[in-house]
Amino acid sequence: MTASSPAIEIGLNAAIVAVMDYQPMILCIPGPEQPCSDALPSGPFDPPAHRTMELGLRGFVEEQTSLKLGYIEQLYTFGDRGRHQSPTDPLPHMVSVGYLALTQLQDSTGEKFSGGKWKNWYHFLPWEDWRGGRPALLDEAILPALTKWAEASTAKSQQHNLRTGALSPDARVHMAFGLDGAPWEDELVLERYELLYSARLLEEVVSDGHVKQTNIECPLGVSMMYDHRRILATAMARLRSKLRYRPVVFELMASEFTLLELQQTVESIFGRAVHKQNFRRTVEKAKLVEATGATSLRTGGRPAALFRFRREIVEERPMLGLRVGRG
Amino acid sequence: MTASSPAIEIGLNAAIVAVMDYQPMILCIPGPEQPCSDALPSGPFDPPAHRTMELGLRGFVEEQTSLKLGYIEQLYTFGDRGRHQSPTDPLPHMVSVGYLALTQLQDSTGEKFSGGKWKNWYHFLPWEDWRGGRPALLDEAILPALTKWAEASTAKSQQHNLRTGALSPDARVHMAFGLDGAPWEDELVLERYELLYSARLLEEVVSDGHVKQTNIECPLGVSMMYDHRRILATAMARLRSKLRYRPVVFELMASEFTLLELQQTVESIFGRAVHKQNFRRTVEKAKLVEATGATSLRTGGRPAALFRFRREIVEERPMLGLRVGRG
DNA sequence: TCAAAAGTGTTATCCTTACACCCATGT
DNA sequence: ACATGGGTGTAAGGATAACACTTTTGA
Repeated sequence: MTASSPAIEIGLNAAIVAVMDYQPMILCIPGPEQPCSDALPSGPFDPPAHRTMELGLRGFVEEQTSLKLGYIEQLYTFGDRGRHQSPTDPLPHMVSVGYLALTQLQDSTGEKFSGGKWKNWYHFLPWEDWRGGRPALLDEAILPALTKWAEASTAKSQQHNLRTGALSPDARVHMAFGLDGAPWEDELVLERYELLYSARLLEEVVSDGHVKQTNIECPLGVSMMYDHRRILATAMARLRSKLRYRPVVFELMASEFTLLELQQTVESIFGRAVHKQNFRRTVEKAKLVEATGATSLRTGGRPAALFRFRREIVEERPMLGLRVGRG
Repeated sequence: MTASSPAIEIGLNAAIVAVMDYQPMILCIPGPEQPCSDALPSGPFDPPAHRTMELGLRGFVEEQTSLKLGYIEQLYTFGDRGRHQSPTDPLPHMVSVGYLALTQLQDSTGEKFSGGKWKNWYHFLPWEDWRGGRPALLDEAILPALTKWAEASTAKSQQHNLRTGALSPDARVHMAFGLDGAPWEDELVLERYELLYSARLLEEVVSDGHVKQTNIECPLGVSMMYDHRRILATAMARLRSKLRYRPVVFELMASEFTLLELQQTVESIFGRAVHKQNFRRTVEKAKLVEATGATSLRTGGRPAALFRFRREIVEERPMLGLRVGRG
């Protein structure tokens, strides 16, 4: 039916998220050729052996990390993984399919359940964590360099963007980084990453183990193998947006939890503080949880009532999430 | 780095949407082997020739339909297109990447701009159109057969679903079709399609041109080639959900339009009526549009003020959509 | 006794929803 | 005159955001 195609390999990549000590953690394995760099668990899609891509992913994640995945969701398929390869690279073309997986870790004993290491995802994208206020990195390093690039880049391609509907680099920076009164939107993780990448402000490890030079001195976050940091950015964006309309936080929680634990988990994902009373009221009024009757002394202070997720809510109101307020 | 992989082809498929006479239309081309069946414009991803998958898609859509695409968005990658193939099928494994594209047609002269035919998307998924009230098809044909299947199917696999967190078929039907007081969620297009497919209530045209037998007499909507109806369902779901938080309707509108035209376009996408006054107020208060000063007599009745999209809003508030109210 | 965290109460404001009614054009 | 659609006003109810305050534990 179609002409003969070149050899294409499909790589499946998993951004596996768990929350430990109120930090969103991502499971990393050592990069294949460069031990100092992190990579996401990944492997090739092998159609005869794997009935679907998701089953293939589950398979080798269990192999590589001895971790059993629950919730899995496909993120995006990147056809230009080669953008990180050097032009002379003779490898077959690789298409990356990214997945988001959520899991709970019983205690802080996560290490022994996995063949990899759990790392705070804000190590890789530090400008996304606003829990301690606006990150200084933004005004000190990112925005000066980025706006300079955007202005130059916009000036160069001015006539092209007039009728295509595409935004200029300048406008995209304004939108993604909340300049000039526009709000900081926590869901625009990928847009911010892509802008920083386009501006060559990120160092990414290419396939032969070399590091691409960047335009600024201090590196912006820790880099990952291939396009894995881009997949991580996609995963963060998707998870932040999904929490707003589907009750998926509970995939990250133990079966019983206090409301503060739930709140801090949500805060860690969104990278910003939420209002305590309003959060509690929203959660309870939406009937997302029910009290178990027991209390917990884990957190210090007055004992907190323990709650569990009401799974029935998914049938009753599938599109119900955690209103967190966007601006 | 990895073991040798089998031959995989990547098929790029476009669900190209335009609105004509207040009907959401999808661009179809004749199926390759079976002229009576519709297919989406599609072609293989050819890495050396196409720098990215999106560029590849734009390329052969222009070839096949002589249509220039504006807004494009990747939807999902299906690894099991082969689920429609007969087991003895010797074709290489095909992975389908689905795309959503939005375009405007100047008048109703759309035919001559394209090499295909525009068809109302509710021809393929008729139970999704609630503009004329609840579709009779639901209670007459779909729900009796589907609930019967779900109950039987749930009974069979009862113990399996207890701790996996996955919903039972019965619960999934309740959620997706709004049973027992749960609301009908217009975004769950894909879930509904998948349930109908699992229950074998849909006929789909397999690769050799044969039609799979279904369990009921009257067919549920018109089928498409391969997994193209699944891609269409994905496109509908994504578009409905995206309209709620991004101003993408305007990709479907002419440069100037009346508020009623905008409203009817939105209604056609969501498949349901919206409240006139509240819609207008929302749109104007959000500053999504600005009056041009001119008026239109197109619609009959009192002349309507013409508006245009305020593109600046994307920079100011990127996450702003059309509150349409879910239940 | 103090710090830390749980939990309650109240208020002002905004947004949603709904209803009623008037205006300008073509037939 | 009347049908059709355009456009305005207003009031009720609910959701949201913000504030102050009390309660119960461990140290």
